Amino acid sequence: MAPLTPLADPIDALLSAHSLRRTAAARLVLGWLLAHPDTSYTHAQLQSALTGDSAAPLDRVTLYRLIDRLTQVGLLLCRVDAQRVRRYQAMPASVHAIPHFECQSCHRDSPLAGALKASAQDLERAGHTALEALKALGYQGMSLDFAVRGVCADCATGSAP
Amino acid sequence: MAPLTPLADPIDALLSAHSLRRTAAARLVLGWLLAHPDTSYTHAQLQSALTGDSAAPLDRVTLYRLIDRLTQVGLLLCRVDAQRVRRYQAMPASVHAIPHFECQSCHRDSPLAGALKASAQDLERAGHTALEALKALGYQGMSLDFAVRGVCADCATGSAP
DNA sequence: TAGTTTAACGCAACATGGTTGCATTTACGC
DNA sequence: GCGTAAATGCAACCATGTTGCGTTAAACTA
Repeated sequence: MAPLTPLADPIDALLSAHSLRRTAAARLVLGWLLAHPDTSYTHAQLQSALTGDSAAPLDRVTLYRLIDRLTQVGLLLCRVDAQRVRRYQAMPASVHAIPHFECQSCHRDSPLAGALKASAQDLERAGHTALEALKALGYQGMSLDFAVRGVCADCATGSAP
Repeated sequence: MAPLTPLADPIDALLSAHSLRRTAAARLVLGWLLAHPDTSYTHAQLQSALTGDSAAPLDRVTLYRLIDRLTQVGLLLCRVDAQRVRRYQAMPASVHAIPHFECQSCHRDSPLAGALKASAQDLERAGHTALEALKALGYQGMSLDFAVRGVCADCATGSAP
């Protein structure tokens, strides 16, 4: 049966919740990034990934402006990697406020879990203490970034180049 | 009295200790950055700062290659800021292995001290535990980055734009 | 100290990632 | 359906950084 409202699609819902028009490009990009939530992609990666299976080639500048918009409303997280290129990722619920690992090869990131969970919790606690103390000193607009960066075991063994 | 050896100058000593030639440009750049150890500078900032008081204008490309060399031998630390531009800084003894604050306005950074020292030490301990655990899992080439980023009290109040 | 070697320099041209201006199209509210 | 503002697509532009190559000058050797 046909959906009663166009917002039945969660992606469309997100777009209009942020006052963005539900265009083909927006659905495509946001859909792709939401389907790959743990990895960040560059503009170039997105363009080739999305034009690969689509007939409409998706203009360079349009894509730039689209990801800008999505980032501005908070749907995407934007970061700059060591090669000075911006990487975009569906905004994670919390991964980036808490200690996490970032693979410099596959650009996947993951919270410190398992045996590392205990130290991660320690980190989080200590981090927030520090942050509050700085706020009290007049510091502004702060964000915590606790990352362990390196090459994950998969990439290191070549099982996932 | 004249120095017995040209290496009497600590900057010259550093340069030749790393097999770099003691040229005017190298002395100038390394000297400047060593004199401002807590702040990072972009290529553009370095060029204007250094050509301001010098007669020799210091070629753009030469400066790029020089800071590359200095970074490669470990005399400088290089980072990419939120605007995607590289920032260079005299290699700190430890600041970047330990929890620190980075001001996004003046680009000065400082270890968490004073009232924050206790949480900083907790952070450091927890971070190293996590790092060791990941190493044991096959992760490679890792570095810890625990930074609180924001605008420092000086910049926030406009007393040091 | 002169001669030799090679790192460092300086210029021009190029590359990449990203931005701006503007005319055209299209999603959305009525 | 209709008007309007948002989004698109194209061309030109900009900033940061890189490459190639001939020239200069540190640093080593005799």
